[in-house]
Amino acid sequence: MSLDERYEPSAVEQAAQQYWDSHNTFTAHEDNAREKYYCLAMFPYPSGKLHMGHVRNYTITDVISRFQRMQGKHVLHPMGWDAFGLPAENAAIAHRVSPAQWTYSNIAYMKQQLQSLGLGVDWSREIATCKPEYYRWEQWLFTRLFQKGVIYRKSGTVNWDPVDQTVLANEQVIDGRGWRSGALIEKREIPMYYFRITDYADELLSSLDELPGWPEQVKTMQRNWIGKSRGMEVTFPFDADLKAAGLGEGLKVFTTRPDTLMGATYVAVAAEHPLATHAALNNAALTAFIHECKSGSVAEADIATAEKKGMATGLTVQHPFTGEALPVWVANYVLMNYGEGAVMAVPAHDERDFAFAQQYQLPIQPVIATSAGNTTPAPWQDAYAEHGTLINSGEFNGLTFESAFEAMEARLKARHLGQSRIQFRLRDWGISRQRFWGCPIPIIHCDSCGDVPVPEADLPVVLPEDVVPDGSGNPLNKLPGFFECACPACGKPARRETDTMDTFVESSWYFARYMSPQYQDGMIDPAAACYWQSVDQYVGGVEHAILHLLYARFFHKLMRDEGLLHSNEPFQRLLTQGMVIAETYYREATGGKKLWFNPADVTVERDSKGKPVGATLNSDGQPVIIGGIEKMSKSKNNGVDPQSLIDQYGADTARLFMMFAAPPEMSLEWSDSGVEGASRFLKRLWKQVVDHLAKATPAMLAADTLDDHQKALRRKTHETIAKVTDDYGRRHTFNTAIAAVMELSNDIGRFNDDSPQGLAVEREALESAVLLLSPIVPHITHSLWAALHPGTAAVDQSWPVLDEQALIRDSITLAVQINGKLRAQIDVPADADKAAVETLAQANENVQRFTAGKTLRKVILVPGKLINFVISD
RNA sequence: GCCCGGGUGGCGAAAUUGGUAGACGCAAGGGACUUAAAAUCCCUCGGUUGGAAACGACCGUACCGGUUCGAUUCCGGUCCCGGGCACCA
Repeated sequence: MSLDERYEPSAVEQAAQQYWDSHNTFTAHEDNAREKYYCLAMFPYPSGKLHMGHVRNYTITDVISRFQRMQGKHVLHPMGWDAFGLPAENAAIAHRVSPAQWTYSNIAYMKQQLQSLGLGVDWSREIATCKPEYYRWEQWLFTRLFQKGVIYRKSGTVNWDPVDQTVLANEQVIDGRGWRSGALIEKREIPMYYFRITDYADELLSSLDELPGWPEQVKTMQRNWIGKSRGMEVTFPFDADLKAAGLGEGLKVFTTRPDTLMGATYVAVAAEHPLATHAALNNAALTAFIHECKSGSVAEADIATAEKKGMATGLTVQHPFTGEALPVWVANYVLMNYGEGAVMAVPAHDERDFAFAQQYQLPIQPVIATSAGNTTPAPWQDAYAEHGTLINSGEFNGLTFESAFEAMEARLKARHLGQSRIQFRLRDWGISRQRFWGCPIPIIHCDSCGDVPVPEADLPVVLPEDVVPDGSGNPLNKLPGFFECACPACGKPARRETDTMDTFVESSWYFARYMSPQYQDGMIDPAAACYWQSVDQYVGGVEHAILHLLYARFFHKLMRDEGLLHSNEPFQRLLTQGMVIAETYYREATGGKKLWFNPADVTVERDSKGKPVGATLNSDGQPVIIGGIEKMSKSKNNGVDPQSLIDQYGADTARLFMMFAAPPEMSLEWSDSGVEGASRFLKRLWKQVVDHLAKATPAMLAADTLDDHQKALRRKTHETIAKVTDDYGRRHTFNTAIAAVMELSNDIGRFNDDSPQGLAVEREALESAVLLLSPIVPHITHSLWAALHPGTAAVDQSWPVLDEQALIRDSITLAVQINGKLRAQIDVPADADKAAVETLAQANENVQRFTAGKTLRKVILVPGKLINFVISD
């Protein structure tokens, strides 16, 4: 195939994509004869159009997939759609179109966009989670887990919008108000279904150690999230009147610091705690305070940053050892669904209790000798929370944390007032959503039989696709055709559950469905599960480091325990891609609502140093407010559309630029400049191949006949192969791989040797450059390779092989330091020993100047790098 | 508030295990080619400073301190920015 003089991306890209399509290049089959490699990108939510984060994510997995393919692996690289979710309902409300229609048309558009990127994806395995073929297996698994007791029902707290009469997501609560109604949000208790993820807490924690291919950072976040701690359950006995009121024997709390028990000066309970409810019966002020605590969102960040408030109940409980009466307070920082919904407060040794005690003049009793002293004066110091020797604790004085723990436990046990316990921060996973566009929960409520799972033969429970939500509650509640049914157990009229599942459920097992996406007889084809096992490399945004990855790990274990999968962990290696972030711009509309403007529609004014001083909207020239840099998102309207980039420069330039701009794990602040450079490089490479082909036919390369100049280029070629192979395979730093090939290309450009061996060396360098770049820019390299080797395809080539012989050098350049400061550079023979290097270095004029009249203390030689003379006066 | 990251030229970044800070690219300036422009090619490009030049000196990786012959890298502290916090995905 001959090469056009000019590089025309659109023609080149079309030709390459047609070749791959017509050869089914990326279709994956189970093939036990070959080693498999399952490479997976976190699948996209079909929000409307591709954003830069998608381009980054799928280019990374494509580069890894193509690299592994050239290494001889049998690669699975699938793609699909995380298709249920809130934005579809919002679009439905805004545009009066059904969520299904909106979602399917987005999928169609985005699929065509993804295909224009030239991804080596097996599209025959495409899935969409909103299709009954997919979610029927989710419902099937749900019914099995429900029967097994892994799923159960209890009450949970949600954000309630009293005006729209609807449950709101945390995202829809802004400054404590509903985003549409503006109404003050209330917390409300409703029944929900829960997965017993806490039953797997220990394994989710311990098997993190089996994942050396995961970033330490992510494992740390997961460990902290699961939050295993050993502590003490302590009961503070009630007085007779409380016992008489039927509230039990005492107030149960959990503490990780039982050694400070003698310093407890009050106890605090959540607003929803039965003791608070009891105390409020004849106390209007307390009733009002409890009501106030129930306003605002349920988000932990809101609760934790809210002003700490409390009110005394007038009740007391007894200290378990001293019998002292401790006041009971209601506090907004105590959470009902955390531990026992009550805490013992030790202001001397807990920062939050300390602040609370200061605010309400509660006593502070130090009971630990800390490095900050034996008192706890304001302001708070971190040292107050240290472990130390017990003081002011009667019989426990002098004990350490560990011995106090044991002594306290023995004494509590003897009085039946407590015992040690392992506590997890992790809570069971509530999956009920009062929303339409999600997978229906396959449960039927029968007055006689209770909660009955839908029998397998009646699955799937199909979500109607022609419904348009209006923003007031779940439309399924208004569809008798959906919820009216007969009890599968007794046949009496019953009501179908109308809540749908958290969309995290679909994304917790899609990686397994890709193994056999069309399989009709079960969730996964056993043969496929056997071959593909688990994902070798998973790639996705770091924002999913906790929730999605934890839920997927949990589901993998659930499915393993159902006999569906045969490994312990779903993702062997994990690459967390940094976010693509961009500046945000907004104006405040009446009522404080923010209107966000896209960076493409805004002009930024800068001062002489390049710092932004203001910004105006292009359409009206009026100023907008610069809102700070944030992750590209629909809600902040700061996404940059990659389509214009692809249209203008082609997919290869877009891919190259994305990979070159930063290493994958780093967040990438978007800027338009730099794209030009990527495009320029591809044009230059194209021209180098054109020019090379116009010259005479190269001779067979005879490596041992080369002159120094030829040897140097050949060495550069093989140094580049070594570097790029390591960058792709181990480091995943595609930016430095590209830089290395650019250096090689620069050397080729400077190499001017049209002798037969010169051309042979140049040919090897060019072929290597083309293959090394092919995972990143597969289209242009497809054309270039076809021109260099007519009748063959770059995608089917094996990875370039390193020739160690080509790397050998005769002499090397060493840095010469004096007291660690660079003073000279010398060339030494590659095989010179330390003494020879020292002699050569000391002969250097600069070295003599700096060492004259000084005493040489030490010589440090780092072979191949530097020699350092340590001197003194 | 809590947990996890990040901060290096005008800009994106590199320096992989403690060993030559700024590779590679963008922008900018100068030059060649051109009637001109675009494109392309060549040169300069962290700061201060000495020198006619060749070539040097000092400072410099957010800030303060420490360990080391040597620190962008390790340790302690501070500031700023980003992500997550269980109903955005």
